[in-house]
Amino acid sequence: MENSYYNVVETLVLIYAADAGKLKIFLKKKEDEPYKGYWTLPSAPLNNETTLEENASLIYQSMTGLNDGIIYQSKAFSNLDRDPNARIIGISFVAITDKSLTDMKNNSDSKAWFDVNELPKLGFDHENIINEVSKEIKSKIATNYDDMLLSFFQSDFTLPELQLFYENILGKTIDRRNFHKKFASQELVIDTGFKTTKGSGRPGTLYRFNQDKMKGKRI
Amino acid sequence: MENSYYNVVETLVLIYAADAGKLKIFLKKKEDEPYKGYWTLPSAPLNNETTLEENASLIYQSMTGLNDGIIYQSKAFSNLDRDPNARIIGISFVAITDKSLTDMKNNSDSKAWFDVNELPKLGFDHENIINEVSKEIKSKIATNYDDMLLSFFQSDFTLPELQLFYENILGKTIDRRNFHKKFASQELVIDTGFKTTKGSGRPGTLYRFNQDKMKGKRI
DNA sequence: ACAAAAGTGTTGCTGTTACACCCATGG
DNA sequence: CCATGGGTGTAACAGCAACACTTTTGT
Repeated sequence: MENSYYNVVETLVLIYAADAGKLKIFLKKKEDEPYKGYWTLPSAPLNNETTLEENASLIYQSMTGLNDGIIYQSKAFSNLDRDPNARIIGISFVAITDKSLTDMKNNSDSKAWFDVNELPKLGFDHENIINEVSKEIKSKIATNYDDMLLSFFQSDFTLPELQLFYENILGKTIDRRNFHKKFASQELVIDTGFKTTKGSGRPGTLYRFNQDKMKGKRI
Repeated sequence: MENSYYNVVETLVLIYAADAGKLKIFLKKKEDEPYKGYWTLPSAPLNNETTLEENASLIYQSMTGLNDGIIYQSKAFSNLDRDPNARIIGISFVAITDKSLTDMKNNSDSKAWFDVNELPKLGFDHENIINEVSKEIKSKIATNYDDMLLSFFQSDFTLPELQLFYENILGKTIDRRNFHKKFASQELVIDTGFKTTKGSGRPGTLYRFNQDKMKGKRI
């Protein structure tokens, strides 16, 4: 610490999922000071013998119990006052999963999913990090099919569900017929033959993505 | 250094410019061991009292003598063997400028621009870094008008020049009439009234970008 | 006059938008 | 039978791709 060229680096993982059309993020409640009782992003300091990617994967797995889900690097945050006690450089990673796959049994009071538009009280600069990275994610979803959609929708889904997700991301309503046309006529989705059962109203057709056709497609 | 949670962090700056349709990057020759005589990216270690962005700006300014040029963060590299002597985390930044604006007078033998497709012998993992970040840049250019084009083409340019740049990025030829139509008919470029003088063949019309119309446009 | 490079229009195709009614289920 | 939500077609329009000849300059 005497040598000013040694820095503490932490990995932060932003775990996202789509839920009922909303973009949600996984947070944990901090149980010690500073920021006790505030919500924070899952994170861990980086030691000299681990890569950032390895560290991020470990965090992701310990939080969700999953191995899947794309993980990619996002921004680094290096403001001097990120942490009240020390200068810590934060490097953020994005993991995208399907909320229904995560093991929510160990979802005690100290772990939960939040709508990115309705965040709780957050510690450190995590609100800022979430907002910056979420903006980036939304922009990616809005401009590319990408691998991301495949990670968000690993379970079967209905087109209205998918449409709702897009409407939230884009901040505007979409015509149902045109939306259907885009996905169904281009064969980007495959009819599973099943229907939703729950809820009032006519049941929706369950689809899954046609992965081959999705590759490299732009919206 | 005893404490394994202290890391050395360096900022690397990838300075790009368009030159005769090619995507070029600015490199410097290393004058001491290790990798003496190899080319490397401009870089500097990060101390405890500087942000990554500040560090990147300082490097950019000291290399080009410019204040302008967009600088944004790109990937972090954390493989354990990046540097033969120590574990150093590298965080890369992209700066885009107009080659004709940089002060090439101090472009001694130890500083030069290279075509990203014809890189010299590079030290450390810098070839890998350049390839990864260049791929990202190319993809951004291919999909968005973005601020990037404005930074690449700050001086007046002809449409054939711009077209050549796109052809190199996209790796395919583009029809001249269609290219002209896209930019001229949408008023994305403004005729300056001047013509190129040099070279054989008919002189080209010099344009500049219509910044208002470019905002948020997709290609 | 010839070589080199730039300028310019039309047509068909493809994707996008706008728009309204009927159908299947639960209560 | 009513409320809720899902499914479906057509027509106008805009953007994109394919296509070749003429003009301006330097040598």
